[in-house]
Amino acid sequence: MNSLEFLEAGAVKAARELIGWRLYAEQADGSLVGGTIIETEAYHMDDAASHSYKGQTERTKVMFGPAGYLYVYFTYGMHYCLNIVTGHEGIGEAVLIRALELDQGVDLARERRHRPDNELTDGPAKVCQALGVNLSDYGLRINRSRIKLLPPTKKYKTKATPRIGITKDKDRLWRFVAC
DNA sequence: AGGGAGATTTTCT
DNA sequence: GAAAATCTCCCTA
Repeated sequence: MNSLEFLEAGAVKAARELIGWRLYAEQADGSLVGGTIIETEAYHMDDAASHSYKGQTERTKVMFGPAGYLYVYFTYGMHYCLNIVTGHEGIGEAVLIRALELDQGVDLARERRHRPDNELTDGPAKVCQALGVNLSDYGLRINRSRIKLLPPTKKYKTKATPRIGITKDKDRLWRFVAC
């Protein structure tokens, strides 16, 4: 816990605060791939767009646990997305990591993505592909596993907007981007 | 540069 | 059986 205590304040607050934090995935060879979080979205059990809305299931159970764990899900038949669980035990909530600014492991990210540098980590499934995150990372505890989260090195301004790719509860301004 | 369709399979109804 | 917290390709301007 310690420096990650701010995650307990809830998904919306945490989503805004997470802008500027640095997320890294340690690779099999010990190297890191990752960078600064520049786009997030909040999801909460009171919100119809959230996977936790209809109660706890096998897939979403980690969202209902304590903050600081990883919720990874598979979607659209081919993509993984990575979330950081927030709030307290019994409350289903998490923050989706939508985009990073890479500063470590760029070469490996290029090999995995086969795309121009500006398209390596500019979407939630792209982040997972670049960092090598998949269902085997489900439920990992941040900073006690291969997934690392480090504090910002400078202050970031954020802007709130509607979330992307959802059909329910579209009006909430729960997407945060660095600006 | 931007929009639309297709890919593909897990999850829950 | 339908929808899905997406991405990429291909098309038109």
